Amino acid sequence: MTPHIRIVVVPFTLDDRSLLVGLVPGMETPAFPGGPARPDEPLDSTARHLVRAATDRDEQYSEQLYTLNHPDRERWEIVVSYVALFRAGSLAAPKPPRLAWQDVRATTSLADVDRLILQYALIRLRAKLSYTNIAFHLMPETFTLSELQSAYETILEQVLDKRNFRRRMTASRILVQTNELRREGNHRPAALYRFAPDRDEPAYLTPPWVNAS
Amino acid sequence: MTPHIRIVVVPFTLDDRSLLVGLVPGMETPAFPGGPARPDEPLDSTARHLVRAATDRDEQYSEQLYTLNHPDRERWEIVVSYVALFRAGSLAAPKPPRLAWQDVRATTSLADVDRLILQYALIRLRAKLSYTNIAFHLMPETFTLSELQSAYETILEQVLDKRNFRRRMTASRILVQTNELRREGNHRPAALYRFAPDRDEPAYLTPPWVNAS
DNA sequence: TCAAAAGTGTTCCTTCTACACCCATGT
DNA sequence: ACATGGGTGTAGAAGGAACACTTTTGA
Repeated sequence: MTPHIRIVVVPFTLDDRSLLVGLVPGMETPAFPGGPARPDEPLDSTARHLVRAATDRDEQYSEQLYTLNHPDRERWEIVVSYVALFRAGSLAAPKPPRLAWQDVRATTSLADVDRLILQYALIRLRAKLSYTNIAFHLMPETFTLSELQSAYETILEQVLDKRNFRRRMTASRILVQTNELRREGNHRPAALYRFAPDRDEPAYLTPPWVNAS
Repeated sequence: MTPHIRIVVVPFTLDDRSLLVGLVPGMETPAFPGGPARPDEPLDSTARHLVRAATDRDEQYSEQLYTLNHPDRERWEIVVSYVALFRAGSLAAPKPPRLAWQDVRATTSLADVDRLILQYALIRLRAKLSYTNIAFHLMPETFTLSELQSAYETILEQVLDKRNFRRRMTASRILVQTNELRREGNHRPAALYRFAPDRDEPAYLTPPWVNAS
């Protein structure tokens, strides 16, 4: 019996106040995008290519989650799972075989393995919010502090204190303030910020190789 | 071309003031214990069995590290790496095909993949020391606080403040003091502690399934 | 002038850090 | 009595949590 290596990617993005996952509509049950590993390519690259093919957009960030054995349907499958993050906005590319994005709180009937992987992906995502800058990969190029706070609140499913949040963010020195303002609605305009790409997240619990073959 | 799934386990243990890794002596270069995945068994179990076979001892703890593609020697190999922790003491079981333990600071000529994996294993182990109780899996049943501190110092390769360390440990409520003392050497005997197995480490960044198939 | 979101400081409490001496024992 | 590691407290700094009002704008 020979194994099939299947790479599965859980695509996340934010929309308004929802955390969305991307699913391939599929036959019976929708499933996360994925495909076979290729002998000549690092798994991380294959994961990127697969998710790119499914979305027509470059993801901002991806990382490996976990690998599990999955003897399914007379077929020996090894599933290597990944998380991919996409910037908020500009999601839809409605050509037929593309992704359907849906709220994580209302994911309908996934296969067992996909549910497991989604569960773990959420744990990791939430945990990493607290000690990395991973949230920035879900934000558009420029954003207001309120939008950023809303992103944190959406993912963590809890409200945060405005002043403490802003202090924490500005203290971390990974924000740079552009000198544009966003004026919309009948209220004071908000300052726009950008992610300082140099001060990126620590290597904390991330492999040192980053795509060794 | 069909892939071969190889599970590789990095076995760690402590001895005196060294962090040791277990290597299979092997032909040209020594290598970490490992073997093929089995279709009918969760990868985590296979990893446990493999390391058990190589050491004749039960490991105290193991967790998956990372999976990488490794097209080597005309053979397509997917390497799923694990870390396993062994209690200090009672290492040697000198039957021929067993492990040779050596100091991590002086590991000789490993294969590229093994070096990579070892590097990452060390990063993970050190990181987890700070926010989990993983160190206890490297300790014998009962131990003194000085021994525990020495374990932390050995792994982190830095000295820690005695009073702060003891405060931190007792505050964490995962130590229970036995009412035995260890009397050795010409100095005051030390209190022996035991790990409180209930208050085990948080699920923090560890998959929720724990050995789903 | 009103509604709506942006923006801003202080106090308290907990946690981390640095640091030095006495205690119990064996020889 | 002395050498050896075991054991203990405190003060200052830093970081996190709680909390309410003023500002700027569009309608």
